Amino acid sequence: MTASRPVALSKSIEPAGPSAASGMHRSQLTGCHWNNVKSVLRDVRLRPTRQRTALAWILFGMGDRHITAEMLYEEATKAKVPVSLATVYNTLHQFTDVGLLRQVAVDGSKTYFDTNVSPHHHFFVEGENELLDIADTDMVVGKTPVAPEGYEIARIDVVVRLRRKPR
Amino acid sequence: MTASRPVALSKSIEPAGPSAASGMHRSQLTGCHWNNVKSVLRDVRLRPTRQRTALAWILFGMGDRHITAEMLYEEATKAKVPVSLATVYNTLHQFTDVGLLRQVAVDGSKTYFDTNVSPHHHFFVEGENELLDIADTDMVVGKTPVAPEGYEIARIDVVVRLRRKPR
DNA sequence: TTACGTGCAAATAATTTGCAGTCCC
DNA sequence: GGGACTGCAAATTATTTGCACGTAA
Repeated sequence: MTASRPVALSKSIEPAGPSAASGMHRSQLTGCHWNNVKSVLRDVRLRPTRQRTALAWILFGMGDRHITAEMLYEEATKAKVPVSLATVYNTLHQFTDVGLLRQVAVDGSKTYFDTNVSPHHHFFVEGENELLDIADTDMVVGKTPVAPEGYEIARIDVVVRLRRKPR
Repeated sequence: MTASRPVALSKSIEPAGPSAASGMHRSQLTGCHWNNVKSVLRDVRLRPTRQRTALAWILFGMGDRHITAEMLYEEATKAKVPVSLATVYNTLHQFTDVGLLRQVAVDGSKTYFDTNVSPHHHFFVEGENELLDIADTDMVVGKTPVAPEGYEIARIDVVVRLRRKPR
């Protein structure tokens, strides 16, 4: 369930996250619940603080997501999680450093973070700033180039730019 | 002759461009010389002003290039072409709009412009902020995904991220 | 307690914009 | 001459940083 139609992901998500840092309901988790969030954080050596835990919950609590710092900040705020934008940025980078997130480079000025860290590519809807996963079975890179002397390939990113069909 | 080894392109280029807007020497042009620059500009309905012509000369006067606004501004300045950074940005976007340039999305915060507008992909050297062309014969996208309902594929961009090989 | 986290505000960085003055056709 | 083009400075947008205070272990 990676590829889908271009819907505003951010809007389709009701911030049913944790109310503050204690409300431990579990609506539509992807297999991990509240306590797991904390243990995951401990596993990567990040202290499970109130905001970190809450942000992790929002990020990983419901399927794959593509999110910007600003979006995450708004969601956290709506979910009544007190957190500052600076902390959101810090947290996103910390999560990226430990491999929980992946930074996606599209062309906009904004940086997107993808909760799906397994190899896959993206659709990008121009104008709408909408990112969508492409199922890896739908996109196959046939021939890959040889890395220049002294370098090795770290990753291959494919962005399929979409445009709204005329008429 | 698109793919090559990671060399600092910007450094390997001696700003042998036009001294002011009159010096019409032609060192290593790619087929078009000073007068052609002007007619190309006219073709795309852009008035061949001093700075526009000079910037076009720098951009297209010597093979394929990957350049940022800042880089172009510095080159122009070094080449004694009086131009402001704002004008460089404007010009780059105007050129992109008429199809003379292509904007390349890598991950950095900076925007790169590619003078090679034909379909091809890129190597991106992390850390060095170095962009390199990949010959289209070296990179083949096997299977392309179907665009979601109501959308069509505008372009497919592939970025092969390189990392300096350890040891 | 005590180092690690967090919030806030100020600092950067890249890019855009408003507007008065300049230059091509 | 007149509208397109430029330059400069100020405004925006996205992100980072410095530092006093808060909090998990």
